[in-house]
Parts: sequence; structure tokens; C-alpha cells
Amino acid sequence: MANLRFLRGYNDAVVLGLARSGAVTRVELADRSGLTPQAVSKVVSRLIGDGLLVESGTRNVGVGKPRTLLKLVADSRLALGAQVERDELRVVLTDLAGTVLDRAVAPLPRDFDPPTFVEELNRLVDGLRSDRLLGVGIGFVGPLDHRTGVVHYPTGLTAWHDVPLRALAEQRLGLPVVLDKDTNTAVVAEAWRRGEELRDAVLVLVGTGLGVGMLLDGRVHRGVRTNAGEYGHTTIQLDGPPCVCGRSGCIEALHNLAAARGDLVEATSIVGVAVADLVQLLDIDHVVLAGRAVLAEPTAYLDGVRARLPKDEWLPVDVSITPLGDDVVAAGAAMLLLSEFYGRPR
Amino acid sequence: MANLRFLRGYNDAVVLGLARSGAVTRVELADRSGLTPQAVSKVVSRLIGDGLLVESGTRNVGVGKPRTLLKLVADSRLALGAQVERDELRVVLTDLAGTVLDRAVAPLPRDFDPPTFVEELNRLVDGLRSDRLLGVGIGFVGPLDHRTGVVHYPTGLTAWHDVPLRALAEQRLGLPVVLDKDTNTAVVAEAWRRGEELRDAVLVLVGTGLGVGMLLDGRVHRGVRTNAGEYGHTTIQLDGPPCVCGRSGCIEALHNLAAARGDLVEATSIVGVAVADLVQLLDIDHVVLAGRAVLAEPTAYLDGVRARLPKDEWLPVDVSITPLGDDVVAAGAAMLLLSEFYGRPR
DNA sequence: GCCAGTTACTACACGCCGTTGCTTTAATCG
DNA sequence: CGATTAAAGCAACGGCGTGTAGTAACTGGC
Repeated sequence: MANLRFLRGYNDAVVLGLARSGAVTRVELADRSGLTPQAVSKVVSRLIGDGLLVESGTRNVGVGKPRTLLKLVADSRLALGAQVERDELRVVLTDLAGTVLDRAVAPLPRDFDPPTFVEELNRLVDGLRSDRLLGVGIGFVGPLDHRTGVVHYPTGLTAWHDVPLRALAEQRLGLPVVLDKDTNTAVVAEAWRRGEELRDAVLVLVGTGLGVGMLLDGRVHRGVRTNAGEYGHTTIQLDGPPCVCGRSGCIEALHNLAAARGDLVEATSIVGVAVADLVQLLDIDHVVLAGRAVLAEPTAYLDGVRARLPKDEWLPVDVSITPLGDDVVAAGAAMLLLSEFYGRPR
Repeated sequence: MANLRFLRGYNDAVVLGLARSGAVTRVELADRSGLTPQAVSKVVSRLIGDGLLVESGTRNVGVGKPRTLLKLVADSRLALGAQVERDELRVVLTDLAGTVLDRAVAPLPRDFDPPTFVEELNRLVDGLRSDRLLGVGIGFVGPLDHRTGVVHYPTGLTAWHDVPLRALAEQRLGLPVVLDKDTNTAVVAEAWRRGEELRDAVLVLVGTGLGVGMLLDGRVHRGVRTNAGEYGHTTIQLDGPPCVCGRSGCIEALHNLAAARGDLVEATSIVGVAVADLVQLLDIDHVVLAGRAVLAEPTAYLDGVRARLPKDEWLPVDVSITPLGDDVVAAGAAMLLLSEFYGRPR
């Protein structure tokens, strides 16, 4: 189904996405969006009216009337993002550009239950509230359902079986809430900050587990039950050591074994092979590495991955470490919420 | 960019996609598409005007005016699809519903060159021409570029380096032509025939190589350079036997070795593990098996794959053999062309 | 200093999209 | 056979991007 509201929202989102990358002019927006100059004019005047854009000087490009520069009013809208791990809750405040403005971190008790969590979340959110706050995004460990906002049965959290977290949090916080898997919010962080430029990317989150967030053709791929990206339990050694998942020779098992015995070269090499497989399967040109393990040894992981990617290819793959560091999941959750308001409609 | 033309094309495609599944009524179309009844009325009258739909009786659902049944006029538009293999060219004629009406098969000389191929294609196409023919789709072995229609450098075909096949074929045949990788056209075949119902699926093509076509959230995932789906050279045994690709322990190498020594159980089991990995990564609920190897031993491959998929899951995975058999790639190419005219616009 | 040339931008009428409100049509039910 | 119910069409409407034409603001030549 598509109607005029969708049409407007879509074009607004395209223009805003282009404006997020930096200062632009109406002419450039028209060129890069495919919209006519008149349409861009209308869209821009709407966005200026909403306080999302401002005119900021002119840029002269040879003869003729100079182009008017447009700038995103980044602090006109704010969002909070939360990362929930088994021992820690992290909440960050970001603006419309995806810049992290503030953060709060608190430990969570072992095997915390939903009421405890929601109270703690509320406490941290209260410390970061603002009048321009649009809502809160939550990046949780899977499995969960993004559409319904229900957490299913994350391992290690015995009190979390089919908990309608989004509804609970919305009620307690009095704000719109979105819920997604940590790997998905992390890749949203990269996608939102780079704007329309980044359309295909994989974010590899290496912590105790190994998950990936996939941005395919400009959209986050979640799969039929928001469970896509469980890459840690992919077989990479048919006759390998048994894994906690019941199968054997999983990427995660081999990586963690190598890491545990201090063999960083082997550990990063396994991640490298796995990423190379993924790049080949999905035909991706951007790989972003994140997670505690990676941030502890960034250059080792960068080297390990780059060494395993095909060289001298017609398709160069850009491999980088997330510039958001430990905030990537929480910040991405905030941007996921921003994209509910100002991203492409569905 | 989105405009009114896009809007109309999109909604037309949604309605047509729903109508493809079988006889429907306006009320059901409105329910399932999310469009208002009035919008459906307008769309349907457009489609009837174009000869794509007809009213075919009524269906009584209790009290009130009976619903009018609508039926796709399947033979109102036809398309040809070609599958190009290293030794054979297959061309099939399909209607708007994706039903194969006719076919022609011809051998291709070893290491054939582009002119030879285009002539042979033209010969087979001429034998199947019709006044309602919309164009020709071509499923080729990769790598190639779907957008530009250029074949890059398929192994075993020395005369094919950066050949603009789509342009060459359009000129020779005098018909619109689309080009895509064989695995992609194959998954289009499944998607088009099942209509809007099938939104996430993987088609696994097992022949001399092993490739997958991915339907993610209703769209074929091609990757940044139309090269996605190269799954055969994914590592499944880190210290496995060397592969022609230069790495070792690839799915394809292990599968072919097992198949060569007649170990069908091992061969199908390797495909099963690989498919289970893929299902887990992409969170897919439909797997379709195809290709010469599968069609030679369908039940063995079905069993091998089903045995490796997680059981008693909350997410059941449907595994099947393509009902189109040897025609799946060629028929899918025809449907890819149909979707250029009557699928969702981009 | 001025005017032609060039480019950026927008005012306005327009065509066409889905929507809203209402009417017509065609069945069932009592 | 009239009341009720549901499907479907008709007409007016708001709002989308588009096309045409006009205005604004600069450069460059003389």
C-alpha cells in the first residue's frame, strides 16, 4: 500500500538523509535525489517550517545566482538509545545528526527481571530528559520481535519469556519506544550517520557472541522474525569442537577458544574468514567492526579481516572500526527511533 | 525519489501480485493490500481497462451484495526467458501467471562467443515469437551487472569480457531485454508465481557450482555489483581440501568431492549444513532447492537439508523442490522481465 | 556603471493520486 | 415484499510532484 502521505514522507526522508551528510544546496539535493527543483523547493520549505533545516549562507559556483546553503538543525530533535547487556545498561542521548551528546551507564543485577530493568531504565532516562526528546530506542540481545516489541527468551535472563518490553517501557516512560536486536541498532547507527551514501554494509559485533547487522540496499535486514544476523553459530569447521548451541565447529566457538588461549592471530583470522564469506555471499562493500573484543584489539581485528578479503578485486571492500566505540548499540537504538519519525516510511 | 507515477505503479503491482495467487474480490484485495475499497476500485478498473483482469462471476459471503470475482487474464501478456549455460541454451515462453507454455533447447558450442550466442538466441526466440510478447529475460552465469546489462568475465567463456549483452540482444531481437544472474532469475520464478505471499526465501541452485538466490523482504538481493549469492565458496571446513577458487574447505569443493565418490549422504549433508547456516543468518522461512544435482536426487537432498535444520523451533522452515524443474532459471528470467513491466517500480 | 547572460529559486495552474461522503446495486432475512 | 446488509461506483476534495513562466541575484563584457 502506498498513498500520498507515504509519498511525502519518503521524499522528506530522502532530502533529510542527504542533508544529514553535511551542508547542501537545493540544486545538489535535486541532482542527488532525482526530484525536480520545484519538488525540492517544496520539500525544503516544509522542512524549514518544521525547524529541521535552516538556510546558512550561499555558495557561489561560477556565473549566476549563488546557491543557498542548507544546514540540518541537528539539535532540533533528540532521542535516547539504550543498550541492554547481561550486566549493564547504557543510555545515550543523540541529536538528529546521530552525534552522541550525553550518556549514562549503570550496572544491572545478575539475571535481572523486567520490572527491575524498566525502573532502572526510567531512572537513567530521567537523568537525560529534554523537551525536544522524541522517544527511546532499545537495543536488546535476541531473540525478540521488532514489530511487536516483545522480548522472547534471551539466554541467561530467566525472567524474560515473551515480555512485551516496548509496551511496558512506553507506559513507564511516557515516551514512544522502539525495540530491536543489538546488532540491528548498531548497523542503524552507521547507516543513519552516513546518510544516503551508505546503502550496503555489514556490522560485525564481536563480544561474547558474534552477531552481524545487515544493511542491504539501504534497509536493515531483519528476517521474518527479527532474528537475522545470528552469525556466530555458522559452521566453519565441520568436525570442529562442540559449541554451546549443540552443533560443532561454529565461528563463535572457534573464535572464543582461540581468544581464550591468547592466540589473537588465530582469533582474528577466524573472524576474517567469516567476514570474507559474508562479503562474498551478500556482495557488500562496507564492513564495520564493533564489540568489546574488537575495541580491545582494534588493529589486530582490522588486519585479520583485511588479510582474508579478496585482493585486487574489481570490488574493493572498505573495512573500518566503528567510530562510536562502546556507544554504537545504544546510539544506534536512538537513531532507530529517529528513523521512525524522519526515516523512510514503510 | 518518488512521484505519482511511482505511487500508481506500486499499487497496481500490489493488486496484480495479489490477483496472481488466484481468483480474488475487490474487498479481499482491500483487506490484504491495506488500500481503501475506493482505491482498489480505481486500480482494478485500470487493470481491467488494460486487459490484465476480468470479472468472472460472484461469490456470496452471507447477507448483502455478493462480491465480484476477479481473475488474472494470464495470457494477455507473454514473456520469454533464456537460461545460458556453458553447453546449452534454453528458452521458455511464460504467461503473466508464470506458467510455462512452451520451450526450446539448443546446444551451445564449447567456449561460444557473444555473436554466436546472440544469433542462436535469436533463432530460438523467433520460434516462440508472439504478438503479445513483452520482451526477453536472460539468466546468465556471473559475474555480471544487472543494471547495466554487462557480462563481466564468466569462467570458461574466454570471449566474454565486459560484453554489453543486454544492448546486443535488444538490438538483434528488437525487444526489451533484462539480464540477471541465474540464481536471481530462479528465485524470481518462485517469488513471482507465489505472489505477495512469499516475501523471504532462499533458492539454492546446486549444479557444478552452488549458488543461492535471495528474496529478502519481498525484493531480490543482488548486492552492490549484482554478485551476491556466491555461496559455493564459503568456508565450511577451515583445514579442508583446496578449492579451485584458491581458498580451501569451500562448500562446493566438499560437496563435489563427496558427490564424485558417490557418497550422496555426505554430499546432501554438506548442503544441509550450509542451508541451515544460511537460514540462521538470514532468518528465512522458505528454502527452495533446484539445479541439476538436486533434480537428479530430489528426495535425498530434501532429506539432507531438512535433517540439518533446527527442529521444534518457533520458526518452522518450509523446504521444497522447485516445481519448475529444469525450467526454473529460464522461466524466472521471463518473470523478471514481466516484473519490469508489472512488478513494483524502484 | 550598466546591461546581457546565466543560474537559483518560486508562484501558480495543472494533472492525477488516494480519500471522504454519499448513492446505487444486489443480495439475504423476517 | 419491505428492511437490512454489504459491495461497488460517483463526485467533490486535498495534496502530491510537474510544467511553465516569472523573479532574484550573481558574473562578465563593454
